Amino acid sequence: MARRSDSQGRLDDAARAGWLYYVAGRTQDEIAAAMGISRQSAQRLVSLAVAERLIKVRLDHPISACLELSNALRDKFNLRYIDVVPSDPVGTSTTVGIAEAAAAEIERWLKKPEPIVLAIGTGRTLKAAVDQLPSMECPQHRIVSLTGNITPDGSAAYYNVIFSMADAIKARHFPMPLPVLCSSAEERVLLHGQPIVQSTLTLGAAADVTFVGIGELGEDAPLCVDGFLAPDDMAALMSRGAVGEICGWMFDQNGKLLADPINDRVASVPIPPRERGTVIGVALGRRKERSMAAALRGGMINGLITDEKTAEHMLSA
Amino acid sequence: MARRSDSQGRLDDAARAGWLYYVAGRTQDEIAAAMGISRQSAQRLVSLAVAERLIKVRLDHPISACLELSNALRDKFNLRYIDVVPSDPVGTSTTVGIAEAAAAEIERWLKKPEPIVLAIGTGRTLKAAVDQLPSMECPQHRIVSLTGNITPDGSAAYYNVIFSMADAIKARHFPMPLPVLCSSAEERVLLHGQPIVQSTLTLGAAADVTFVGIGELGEDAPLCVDGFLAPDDMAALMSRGAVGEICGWMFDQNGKLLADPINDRVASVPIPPRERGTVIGVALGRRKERSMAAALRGGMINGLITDEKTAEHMLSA
DNA sequence: TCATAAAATGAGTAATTGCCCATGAGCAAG
DNA sequence: CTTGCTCATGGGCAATTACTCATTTTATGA
Repeated sequence: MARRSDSQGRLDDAARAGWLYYVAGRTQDEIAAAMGISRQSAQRLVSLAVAERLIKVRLDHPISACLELSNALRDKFNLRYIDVVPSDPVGTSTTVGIAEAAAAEIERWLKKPEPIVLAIGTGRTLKAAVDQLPSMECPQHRIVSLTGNITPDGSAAYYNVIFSMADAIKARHFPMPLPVLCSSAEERVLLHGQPIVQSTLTLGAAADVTFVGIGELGEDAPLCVDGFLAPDDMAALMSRGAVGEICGWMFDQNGKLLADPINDRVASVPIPPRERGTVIGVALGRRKERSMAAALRGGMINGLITDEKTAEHMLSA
Repeated sequence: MARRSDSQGRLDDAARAGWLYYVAGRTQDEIAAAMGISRQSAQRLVSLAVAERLIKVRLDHPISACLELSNALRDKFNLRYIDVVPSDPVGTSTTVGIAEAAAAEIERWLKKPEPIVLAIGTGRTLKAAVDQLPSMECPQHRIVSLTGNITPDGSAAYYNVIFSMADAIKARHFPMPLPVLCSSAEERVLLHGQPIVQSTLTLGAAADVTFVGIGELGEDAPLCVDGFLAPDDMAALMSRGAVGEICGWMFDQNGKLLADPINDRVASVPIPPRERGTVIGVALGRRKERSMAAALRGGMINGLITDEKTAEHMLSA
């Protein structure tokens, strides 16, 4: 088949090889013969196709164990949406599975013909999810970021979900050019008064569906690791009853927003109302169980994507 | 996880195994250990998941559609070679894409160490293709032109593919110093009796691979534009059932050579036999669709390089 | 309870794939 | 022109996967 010398052509070849391998079911030997390259090169192209995420695999079957957990969780927490994926037995990497599941659900929403507002938070899990999204043309939708992407040092190095998403999804997108935490309540008032931020706030309140990560608290929590909160402040916050956060909004063990000065400094868009829209939490893992259970209990989220193991803990909690 | 003996449970296990294999990327050994079964059983479950189409693989790349079209066309018309390149979205039928693809395929043949005979027709598309060829030293091969390059007024202004090719490719080349059409069948006999033409005819019949354009008929067809055929003659020819031409050889809508006096006047080398060699048509565009479909249907060509849009029409034709 | 057929199993083996490494082409800097 | 660097290539080999076949297990009905 046609070979082109530039790197674009290499990706094309990778796509061809990947297609022949995974979709057409050819062996790498056959692919090599068909493309006029060595078997090793064919293998490299197939690897490249996987590495470049050209090949998307998904499982289309409700595994009964997961299904049972799903139903139980839906009833217990009155959820609008629930997806439980099988646990990785080894379970070292934290986003395997739910990233694909979250991507599939995001895609399902984006495929709707009628215009929607999709809000999204940040975090490693959501980043992994949007990286799974295929290219789509969705001019009818609007995508809004709930959380700022500016770190305390002024850079934009946080998990930059909205921009990664914009790479794949052709839709109007509204970033949040603020830090996660302001220095004071007064500063927040000032920042939120900016016209650009105003429109994002308005849009966020009208979100039809929202995808958020669920953050745990502690010294190795994302908020500390990424420098938004000093370890001392974190400890103090936890002693005042905070157990988790969603987009920076701190909540207690009952899943209620913490009545604490820190929440007056959170620059994020308020979590969209659950009465009208679906707010889907995407998280898994032992460390997040406590905050996830609280968020579910208090109705901070009314949708959940998690794995089997975590789902079991949510049920027994 | 516990194994279930009913077939539903078996499918569940298959789904689980398939998920672990394709999504989580674990080996079948690991899956076997995790599920408490033998590795053979794990392999069977993975196979089952694929066979039952529980695992959906998708290629997220523009050329995926091209590959599907390629396979469908290959099956439908029993092709030895097929390459479908992405359509130029703006594209009002240029040679963008297929010229490069044709050049790449020509190059692939020329890179073979064992001697081959490569035959080539003429036309704007092929001209664009050979212009893409890099310099190569191929003393082992022979290149033969199937079609004359002399216009009715005696000049050599037609798309001069063989000489352009000879500029780039160092190989023995055999031009066809005749017009496309003779004035009569008797003249053809006379011209074909010349020793130089004889050797070209012999070589053409032995071509291993052939690249030809596919010409449409009509007032603005190349044959008219370049003055080989008067508009009146063209109209008469079409009324007698001609729908297209390859190297001047007229064929009907079934892709069979037209039983018509004009084909006795065609000075070109007969199209090399398809039983032994590969005859690749290189063409695209709405105006050529009818003649392309006929040529494919009748087996005048057993290879095709075209674009996505045209390929779709070939399938639905 | 037993006979029978169908399905599942695991050993063995062939085929396929993944990966390391030496090699050489291509290319930029000196 | 030489040197040094990068990177694609293909050989070789180990790991992994697919398949075959004899045997065992399971389901079913009399």
